[in-house]
Amino acid sequence: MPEGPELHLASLFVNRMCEGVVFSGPVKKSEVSKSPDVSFSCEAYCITATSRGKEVKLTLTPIKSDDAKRRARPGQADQPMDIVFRFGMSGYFRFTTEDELPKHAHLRFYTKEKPRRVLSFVDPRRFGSWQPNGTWQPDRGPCIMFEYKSFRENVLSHLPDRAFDRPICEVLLNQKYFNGVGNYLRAEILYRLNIPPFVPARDVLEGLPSDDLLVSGKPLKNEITDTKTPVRTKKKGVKQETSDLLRLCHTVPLEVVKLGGKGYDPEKADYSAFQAWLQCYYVDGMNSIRDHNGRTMWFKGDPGPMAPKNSKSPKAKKRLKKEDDHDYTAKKKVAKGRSVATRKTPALKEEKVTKTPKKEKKAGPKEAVSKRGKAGKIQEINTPRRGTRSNSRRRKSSPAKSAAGSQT
DNA sequence: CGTCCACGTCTAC
DNA sequence: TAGACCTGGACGG
Repeated sequence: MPEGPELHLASLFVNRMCEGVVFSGPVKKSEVSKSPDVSFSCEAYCITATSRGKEVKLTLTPIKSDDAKRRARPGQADQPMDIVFRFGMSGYFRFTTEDELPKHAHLRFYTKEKPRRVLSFVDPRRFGSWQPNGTWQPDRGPCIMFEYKSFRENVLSHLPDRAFDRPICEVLLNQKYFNGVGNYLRAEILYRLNIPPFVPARDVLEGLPSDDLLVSGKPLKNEITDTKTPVRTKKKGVKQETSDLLRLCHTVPLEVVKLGGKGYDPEKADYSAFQAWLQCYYVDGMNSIRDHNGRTMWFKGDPGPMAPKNSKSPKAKKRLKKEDDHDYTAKKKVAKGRSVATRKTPALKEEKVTKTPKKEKKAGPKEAVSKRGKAGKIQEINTPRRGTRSNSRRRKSSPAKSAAGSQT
């Protein structure tokens, strides 16, 4: 769940659930967490949240009472404390009763009332982290959703940076410039403009105006919202004044915030809405290959000139999946089924690269014990394959629907 | 039961 | 440019 939209929804969730709620006592950390202890304890305090890109900041504010000011006891906070969170791959907040504490609740804030309730930072994989007395990470750029103007200027004023030598799909994950974009957003954003993912980033960014009028108000013509003109765009040399890449880095995530899944609350999250929203990521029929950092890039059509020449699309076999988790809005993927080509790559699959001299490296001997990092490689270039009835299975909840078709 | 995969950083060779 | 860091769900056998 955690890309910019989910982090923002998490902050809205905290503000909504904790409004008017009084917390008390120490902040508790789980035994297994390696993040810092939060030495904050107070008889009465409230909690508010804000987000910026892929970070959420909680502010614990002591509630002053005549009693408290009178004798400031040691160990009792009287000053506010900020805690900045990063969610890793699986972080989220929950607000439950004490006896319904979720598994993997690594940082907990208890309410003052009797049957206590608990605001928890839950993170099964523990890739997330927090910093007491923290500030927004200095190397991260402006938020793509709520600091659009400076985000845009930051990118366009640094195009000479070698970082932009890389393929656009990889640069989109660089948080120094695209704070809030994650793996599903980069796929959805590039798909909307039909930009091949492995094209040099600078090539697609240079020439864009540093000032987007959208900021000042009226959205000009937006491809999707335009009711009259069909989506064409491609074809015809009509350059058309549709949204450019940087604007989509702002508007696409805001669409997810708008879906908001019922304002959050993992319990009743409605994934089908998010799934129906996805047009490319994990959608059956789309192509996927691993980028230079081993992350799966989903796209349609041509991968572009800088596509990794050897690596391929991840494991042909298991695609499917389900949709997993909770998430504030919703998340996950899997769209409707359709097996595209049907051809499933017969042999191949498991074996490794037949030749490929250089690399063999480990593996050779005993093989890699447990973890095996990268997996097999297989060569062969992109192009689908995996299809196989993807969704065919998808048991579990969600059957359905998916809704109304349409999409797109 | 074992393998593969996951919405993300970090840091070490 | 590779691992490391983790848990758990979907699948395959």
